Amino acid sequence: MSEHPVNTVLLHEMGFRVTAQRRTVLEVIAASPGHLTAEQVYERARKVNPHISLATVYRTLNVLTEAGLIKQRHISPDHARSHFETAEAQDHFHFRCLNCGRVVEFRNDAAVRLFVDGLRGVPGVGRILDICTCVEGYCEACAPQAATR
Amino acid sequence: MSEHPVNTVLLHEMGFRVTAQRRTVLEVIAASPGHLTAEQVYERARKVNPHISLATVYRTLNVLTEAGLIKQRHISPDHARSHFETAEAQDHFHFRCLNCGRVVEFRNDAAVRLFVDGLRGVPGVGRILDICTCVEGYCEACAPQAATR
DNA sequence: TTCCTTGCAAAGTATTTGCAAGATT
DNA sequence: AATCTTGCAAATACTTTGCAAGGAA
Repeated sequence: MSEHPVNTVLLHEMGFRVTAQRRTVLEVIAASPGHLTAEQVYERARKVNPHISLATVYRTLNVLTEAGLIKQRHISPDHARSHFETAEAQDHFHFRCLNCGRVVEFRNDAAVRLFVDGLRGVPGVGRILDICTCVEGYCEACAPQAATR
Repeated sequence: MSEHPVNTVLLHEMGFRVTAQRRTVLEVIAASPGHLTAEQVYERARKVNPHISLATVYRTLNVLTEAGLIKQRHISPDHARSHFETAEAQDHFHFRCLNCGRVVEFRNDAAVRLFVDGLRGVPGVGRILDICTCVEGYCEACAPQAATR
């Protein structure tokens, strides 16, 4: 994992100190496709640096989010817990089946563009940084049974 | 508030028992424009029926959501806590300023339609029941300062 | 040397649950 | 009468925080 050089320059430029823990957390997220929960980041980070604590992971996730190096996501299956991914990750959305919990990822750049364009006309809206869309319903397998309910 | 007759028939038809507490919670939500947190529902409900408990409010919110009488929302300002509104409420979305916390509500039916249409082509997706979109960025007032950061 | 960051444990917030008593069908 | 609901308090899940020790600048 240490073969993945991560961008700590930005962190430094923003006045944050570059510590081993912060580097590790950033490495873990950069090396993982998709998104991780704080707990998952913690599990993977402690394999690299066993002395990292969960509290530090949480604090680091907040710092990295502030610095714009990672993005915090709220994915439909469980809104209670946050998920994190690199800021460079391409936008994707989640459809979740209310019956079986299955999650399908999808993209829809045209709709996003329409959303963003529409927002430009809304008074009070300045710069748009992130859009999070969660769709809920029934998957193909569950839709038939769900209809009876 | 009791002048608002609420639809308990659906509840009954689905095999749920119609209790004073459930009627109260439904009335509270139906009488409130916008969305309420569980805590807010609790506060308003106990003014009507002082013996209702917070646990019952939570259980009732889940029942009513299952029954399709209300909708659960996860709104950007605090994803940690759920918000509820009547199922009839028209879809609207939230833009939140990351700097000052200001929230702007907006609608974009065309974009939603495009989203839904796009989802029809995605394998695994059956019936779509709900879409929740949260947008984050900087409001007009905060955008200039934020640019320097 | 200054002051930011960490680890630990404790606290906080939102929500769920076990169980006995009570209400609905 | 049978079964679902409620209230209470305790439990759970995720995240934050106070404080003293440690580390980056």
